[in-house]
Amino acid sequence: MRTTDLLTVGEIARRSGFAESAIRYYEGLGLLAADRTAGNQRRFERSTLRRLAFIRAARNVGLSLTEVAAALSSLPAGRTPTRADWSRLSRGWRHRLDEQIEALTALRDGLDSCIGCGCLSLQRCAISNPADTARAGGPGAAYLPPGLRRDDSRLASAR
Amino acid sequence: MRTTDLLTVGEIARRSGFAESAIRYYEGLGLLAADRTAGNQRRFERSTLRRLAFIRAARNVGLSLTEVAAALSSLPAGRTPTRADWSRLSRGWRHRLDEQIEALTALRDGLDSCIGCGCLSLQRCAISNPADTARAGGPGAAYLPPGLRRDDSRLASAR
DNA sequence: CTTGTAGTTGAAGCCAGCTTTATGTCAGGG
DNA sequence: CCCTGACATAAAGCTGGCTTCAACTACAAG
Repeated sequence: MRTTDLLTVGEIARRSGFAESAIRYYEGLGLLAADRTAGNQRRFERSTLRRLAFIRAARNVGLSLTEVAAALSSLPAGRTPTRADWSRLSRGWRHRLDEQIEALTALRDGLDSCIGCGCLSLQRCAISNPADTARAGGPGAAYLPPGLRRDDSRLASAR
Repeated sequence: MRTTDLLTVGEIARRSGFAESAIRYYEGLGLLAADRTAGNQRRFERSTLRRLAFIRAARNVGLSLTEVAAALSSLPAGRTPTRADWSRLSRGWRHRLDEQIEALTALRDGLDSCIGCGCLSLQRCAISNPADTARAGGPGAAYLPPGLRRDDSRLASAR
């Protein structure tokens, strides 16, 4: 019945490499759960560290915190997640990374074909207009995956 | 001596696909140059369209506006840039894309080796701690290129 | 009990890259 | 001359992901 295996926010921060402010921010978002002491201080379970490792990994792969939250909410309630649980969550990342790599490769190959000519035509160039739709209407096809896109629907929706 | 080959901000926006507000913003940043009419309205040269195509291409490759500005400032002053000029500017992008692809590929391969075990160890996992430096001190090596990085020096500098 | 370190909160700030808004001016057709 | 639509500006807002600040409280060591 030791309560000492609960970790303070400072310890969690130190061991996970996240800043304390980030830990508190994540708890506010519901990504982490914390007990409170009588004096209202956070106490985290040890498993929080693995959760944070998942969060960092997901962020490295390019997931937003919203996506991370969705993924975490699919973990089984009531019991500590197993390796198999974490493994299942990260399985989909492979596809995501494949897409990102494919998109970048296509962009690079387009660049190769463009470099000699210096055209950068708004209508024809594969680099300045990757989807090859001269913005005839609508946002056009997505060439880069979300997160790598610089010319995405947020911008196009401006009109 | 036609002044009609100067374009209004609306025409530039329509032909380039950028929003008017973006065009004005870019001019404010010095990325674009514009003459002014007696009534203070912007008038752009036709070559501005190519400049905007360059900007879009650069953004697609992942350059920040600051980098774009630096690139554009290396164009010859006083004459309209040639195809060779544009070509020269975009030549370095190849390397940049190669690096991004390499980083993502390494991340994916690390993921493959992790998926079975679900470890996500903060110390050992290639995905949650790509540089394999357990944050022993300093920001650690950059595994992802800037712009793809989620765990970069901006965050690390917080401590 | 005192002191120092670590914790608490809400609100505000920061970054990039624009967009939106408010208010006012210009230009051209009728 | 008037109306309309395109243009002008400055300032504020937005998104995401935090960090920083100010003012205050908790807890453990001595």
